Amino acid sequence: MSLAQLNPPQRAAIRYLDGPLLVLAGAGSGKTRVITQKIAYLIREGGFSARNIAAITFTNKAAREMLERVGKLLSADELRGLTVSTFHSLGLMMLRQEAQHVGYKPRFSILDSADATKIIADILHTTSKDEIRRVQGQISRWKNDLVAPESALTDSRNDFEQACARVYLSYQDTLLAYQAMDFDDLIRLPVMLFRRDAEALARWQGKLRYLLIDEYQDTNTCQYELVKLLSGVRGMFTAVGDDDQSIYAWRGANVENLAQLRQDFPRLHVIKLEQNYRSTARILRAANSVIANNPKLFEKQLWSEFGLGEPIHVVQCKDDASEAGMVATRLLAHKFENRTRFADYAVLYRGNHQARLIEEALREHKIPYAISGGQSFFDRAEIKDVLAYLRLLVNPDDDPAFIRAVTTPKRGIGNVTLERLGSHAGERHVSLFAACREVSFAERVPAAQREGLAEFAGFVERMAWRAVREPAGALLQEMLAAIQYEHWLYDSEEPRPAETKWKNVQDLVAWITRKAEADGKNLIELAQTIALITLLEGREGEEEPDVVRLSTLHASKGLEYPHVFLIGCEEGILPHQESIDTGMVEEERRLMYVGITRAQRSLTISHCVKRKRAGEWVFADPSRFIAEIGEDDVRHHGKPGQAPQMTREEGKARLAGLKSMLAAKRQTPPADES
DNA sequence: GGAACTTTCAATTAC
DNA sequence: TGAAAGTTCC
Repeated sequence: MSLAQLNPPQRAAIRYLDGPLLVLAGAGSGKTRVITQKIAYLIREGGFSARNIAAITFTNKAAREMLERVGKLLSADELRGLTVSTFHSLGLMMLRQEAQHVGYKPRFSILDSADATKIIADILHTTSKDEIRRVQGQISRWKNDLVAPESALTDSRNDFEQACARVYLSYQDTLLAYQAMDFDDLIRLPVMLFRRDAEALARWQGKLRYLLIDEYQDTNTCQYELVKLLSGVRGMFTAVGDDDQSIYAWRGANVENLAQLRQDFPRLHVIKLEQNYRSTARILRAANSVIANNPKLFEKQLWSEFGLGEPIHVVQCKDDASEAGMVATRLLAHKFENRTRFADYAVLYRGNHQARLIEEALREHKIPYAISGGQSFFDRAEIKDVLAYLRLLVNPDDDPAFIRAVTTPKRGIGNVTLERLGSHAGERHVSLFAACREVSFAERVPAAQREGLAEFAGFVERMAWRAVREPAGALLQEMLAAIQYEHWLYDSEEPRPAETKWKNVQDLVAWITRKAEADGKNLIELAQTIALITLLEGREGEEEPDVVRLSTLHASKGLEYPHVFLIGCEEGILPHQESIDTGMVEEERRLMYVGITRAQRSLTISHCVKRKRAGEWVFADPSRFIAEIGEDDVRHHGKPGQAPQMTREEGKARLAGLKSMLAAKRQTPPADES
């Protein structure tokens, strides 16, 4: 390995080991390269052992990519013991060993946000999605700011916070009773532990002697606190970040953490990476021009040695369906003219639901594609069903998993029995699983249900026993056969969805089998990490298939593509309406900036005059961000002469008329027929 | 208890 | 427009 191909600031960042280092790295300035090369440098020149180094990223995808790239620089021997993971996986790794010190048994569960939502809905006794969402958001914010439930209650400033704090208290009680943690806890609990237990802190400071933190601008208070605690007074870390790419404020990320580093570590050394190795000058100019509308935290000037390149294409479409068609046809034409591969293209959008129409259009034109970033695989009902069984094997006290597993497939246990079980469990302060083992409960239910529950409990116990002794893959297959899951799918579904569902389950089984063999882990150990995996990993060493990438803007951060379509650039979508209403347009602008800077050679931005939303036509103006790109750098397509203004105004008027008509109808008493 | 039917309501972004 | 929750009936 040589550092010769790197530019001077990159080299300096890699070699700097005298103390805390902040690398301000603009988009496409080679920051991943710096991190991976620095890991190699630490091991080969810095006298560090791989087991004492941790590189922390924000997504599993980024972690995987980083590990792969380090793998090309170092031998397997040199790599042994290296930690490359997300904050959450790192927290999980620590909690596995320290569980008893934070009040959990080693076999705790991890709840996904849907489970957490259900718990909060139960506590609130409400079905209003909006209310649940706001409360859940507030609790998460408190957790990320390291505010305990008790302090939240005493410090609450209004009725809403007061109410949330009460829910927070009850929510934490519930989690503890389930022996479950939510995602926020995976980082919060280690921090709380390290704050009060010097011995535990020393253990982990000794283990993780050098930290590298990617996407530092996206850390929240809690994550930063973990970094501070682990790096201690020595401050041996490299943080890499770009304030212009901070797009996670909504989940507690704090850009000020970048500036805060200077306060907390006076010895902090700062290096800027300003040369872009990714995009044409035109794309860079457009990006700089947009982001110039935001106030600056750190001054930096991104530049590139590449040529000007083609202008940014802006396409106006009449609606969202024709936008999808436009993407497909333009993509095909471009591919034909430039002899590119499908994998050279990406379609980026604000919200996951926007992928749907694109998918349809791509399928129609026989364009292969893959949706990345979506944890959608693990959101599927059939996958959650199987995972509920696995969670139950790990932790029988996991009530949400118990309820899902015991009712899927149907085995004669319905709401009435579950309610009785629930109230019994509540009285006795035990989990549902424990409750159905109690004689005093068995006396209260009919024989059929009693036997059904007993059989189920016995099944789970037998499987849990075998799970630590037998190969994971075969056992999982046997388990699915025992509950006749495939049969149940075909019984309760139309054949076609049942088939795809069963295929998904088989994909999961195949993945677990492969992972179990590769890492020498049993089913219990695998089940404990699976909640954190957002994407099924491809087989290692296998090359990327030639497909168009579909991704949300958030999930695209850190990635690059030769040709990018940025769709749905409309007021209300990008920037999102909620962000406009709450004055958070700057973060939306950074999101736009991230989108633009993903492109290497060409960028096509599209917006629709109207689009269908919840079955109704909605009209929208082009995003303000489009106007923020210099007019010299833009070429407009579509029908500019067709006076879209008229169409839109007409539409708006028609819509307004329709709405008032409907409103009038609703207010009229229905009885009046004469 | 559970399938089949009817009604309601909702779509930022992610570990 | 579609998924999820509520309701009815066997």
